[in-house]
Amino acid sequence: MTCKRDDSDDEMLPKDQAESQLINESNGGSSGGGAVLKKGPWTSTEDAILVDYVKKHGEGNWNAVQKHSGLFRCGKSCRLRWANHLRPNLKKGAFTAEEEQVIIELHAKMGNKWARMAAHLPGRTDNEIKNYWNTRIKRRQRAGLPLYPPEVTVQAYQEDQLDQNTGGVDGEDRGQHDPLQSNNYDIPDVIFDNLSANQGILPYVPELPDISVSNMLLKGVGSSPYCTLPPMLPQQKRFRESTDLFPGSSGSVGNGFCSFEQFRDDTCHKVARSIGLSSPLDSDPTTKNSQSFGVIQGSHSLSNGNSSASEPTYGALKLELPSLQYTETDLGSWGTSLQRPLLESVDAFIQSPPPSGAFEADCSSPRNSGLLDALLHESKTLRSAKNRSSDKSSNSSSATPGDKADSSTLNICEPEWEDCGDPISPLGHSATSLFSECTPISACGSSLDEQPPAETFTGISVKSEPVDPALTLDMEKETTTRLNFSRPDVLLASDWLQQSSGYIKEQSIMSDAIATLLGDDLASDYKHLASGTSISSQGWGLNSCLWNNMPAVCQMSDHP
DNA sequence: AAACATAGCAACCGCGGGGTC
DNA sequence: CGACCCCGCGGTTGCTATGTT
Repeated sequence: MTCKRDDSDDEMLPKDQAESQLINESNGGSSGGGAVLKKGPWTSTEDAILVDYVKKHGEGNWNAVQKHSGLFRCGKSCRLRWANHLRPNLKKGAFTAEEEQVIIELHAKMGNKWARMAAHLPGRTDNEIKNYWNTRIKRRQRAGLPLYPPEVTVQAYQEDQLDQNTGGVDGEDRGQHDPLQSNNYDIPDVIFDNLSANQGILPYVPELPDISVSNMLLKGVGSSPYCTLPPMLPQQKRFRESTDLFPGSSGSVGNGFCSFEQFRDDTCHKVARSIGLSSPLDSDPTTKNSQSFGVIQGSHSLSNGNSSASEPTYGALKLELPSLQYTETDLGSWGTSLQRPLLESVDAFIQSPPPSGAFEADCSSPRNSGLLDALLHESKTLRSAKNRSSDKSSNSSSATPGDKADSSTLNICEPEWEDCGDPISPLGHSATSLFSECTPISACGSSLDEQPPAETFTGISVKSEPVDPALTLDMEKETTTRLNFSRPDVLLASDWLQQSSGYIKEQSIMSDAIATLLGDDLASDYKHLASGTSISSQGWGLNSCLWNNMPAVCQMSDHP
């Protein structure tokens, strides 16, 4: 092993390359037998050596590179270098608009599966895509924009539904079904068609979102995975960005929010009632308490340009999240229509927050880890096994594999759950999309993703049918239905849901699944909550808890 | 012009899956 | 069946370039 040094390259190195030449001890230096491996930036000489090696020996067996080429790099490093920079046919340079669109679409569908995404983008590497996405996230986070354009979310969800419905993939298979691995996965040609349709339409007065906002306002704080708060931006900068978001003029911003104020007094109220919720504006002190929680969760609204005296408090609550979890933009979207008066209670809340466990638990929620995914999958499996063994058909009309009803109901809930296993999946961001409509933002970004959400979910507008008096004959079921509707995801899915008249059953299934997951004690808590009226105001919170981490359920169950 | 902040990128690290012995 | 190794993936870190004050 010649102790090769790339002196010739040093001249090409950044000024600190000398430091990069630091030869660090490699922990994986099995092949070198104590050989010291180089870390840091690659030199052109190293590149050449690696390229040469790969030409001769092909890819793979990276640990052998060091042995055979004299390159003092660990196999990992070689592989990475090759894959990300030296591999032929690599596309360099900025992503094209098409690529960006594809990435957004893919990410909406599969989350942080960079390698898989890269497979759909010839010449692009996972690392590149990852970096792009992280950058994009930050950008949008700063801008207070939702992570996805609503259409993307809907599109992704629709495709999911289509995949299931047409593919006949039942719940069991679904767990292993990877839409992207199926041949019929197509990236929609038209995703952003509507993006500009509504551009400039302000004030934005979506109906549905506020339903969920109501729930948000009413839910307990501990339930939120979205406890990430807007990044602490210097006031000036935030203002600047805010104004950037409203290219028209600052006045338009004001108008937009003005109407939101009206909206909250009006539509929100009605909507909340229509779905059996107490209005967030009801001056019930206890409710208000919850509201303050909701504000926390939705506090991102402020980053949309709605400044508030509460802003500084964000710092106090600023929490670190793994890179991709923040649906902070979602958060912001959700909170877009939050009431300013409530913000005051944010401060109160912040000063006396709930037990730290609440936040910690949620902030470290496995949302990003797919744990919920796993749990739900397990639940599903358990349920399935249970059904098989006891042939109990309490909530399904038949037990055929195709069991349209059952599988569809499951599909309605599960696809998004599965997808939600990913931090930023269609349903994980359905709320984003939904509430992004609340965001009176007329984006001025140049790239597609900077465009404001434009299309309203007219189809979703307060699908109150489920809580139509006709359904009140079964209060418990109705309550669970409310529970269901308290989930923005479900609201998003209501387009489909409304066609399937399976609301109650779905909730029943959901309930069962949860019961299975929680075990008897927690399940009884859950059911108790779910059957009580209080759940209508906490349904989302509870669901959210379940969504994000089970322990939080306990906490919620203690909620008055 | 300097100091500081931020964005973007490249590389590293830790972990887990799969294969082999 | 378990230990070991290789490989790949996703998350994180560190550095540089660029923008802002």
